[in-house]
Amino acid sequence: MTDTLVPVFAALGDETRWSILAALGEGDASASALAGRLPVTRQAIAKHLAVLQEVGLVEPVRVGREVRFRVVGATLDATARRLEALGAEWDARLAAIRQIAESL
Amino acid sequence: MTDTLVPVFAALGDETRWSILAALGEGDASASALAGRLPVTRQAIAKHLAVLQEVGLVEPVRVGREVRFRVVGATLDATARRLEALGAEWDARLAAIRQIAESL
DNA sequence: GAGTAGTGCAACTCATAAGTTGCACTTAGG
DNA sequence: CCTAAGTGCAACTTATGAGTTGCACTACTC
Repeated sequence: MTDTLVPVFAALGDETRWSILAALGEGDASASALAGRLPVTRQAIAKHLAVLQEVGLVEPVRVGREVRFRVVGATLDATARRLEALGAEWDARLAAIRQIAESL
Repeated sequence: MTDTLVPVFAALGDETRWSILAALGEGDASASALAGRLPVTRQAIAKHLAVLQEVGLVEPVRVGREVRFRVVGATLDATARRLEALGAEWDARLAAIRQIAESL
């Protein structure tokens, strides 16, 4: 479960990829279109899109001869929920530890 | 707001740091103590702890001559909530875009 | 007060990721 | 058909991060 979670965080740990996600938030776009808005090359964007696609944060859609990408909101939601669950689990564990520590 | 979020994700995008967090979940520990449980050097762990501390996921506590670290569950919670909020915002935006697209 | 456990700092290697340039391939459109 | 827009692949440079070794410093402890 967690082994698929870490790469998602790694993907979200890059400013440029957030820029791409933000740009895609205003509508699906191709790598070439994104290259017009962002201060990086098309190929750099293509690599980032590959990374984002790998972890399921983005999805390719062929439209004619171009490949547009759309944000998969569900992946973001799922990641948030799993992180929240982990946080709750941690809180419980930490609370238990503190209780043990106090009883000493 | 978001500018402090990305480094947190970058910090969470490393397996070794998750190992450290998991180990710290069983009780506060020093870098030397962690080095006994994990297959990496104390200095490597110290660096990871510095990164985790930088983003507020971990907190140092001096106990005599050693420095123990404890997990800050609140940071994990806050990160989850912010990610969830972003996901919701995104869903709304994507829904709006789809509605516009359908009306064409 | 001497020894030792624990920490901190610095320099180094090594791997990987980000970004670039260049070229080949494909496919819509006049 | 033939041009051009869009994409894909490959090689390269560069920067950064993970990990190591070595040594110096601090502060408990006996």
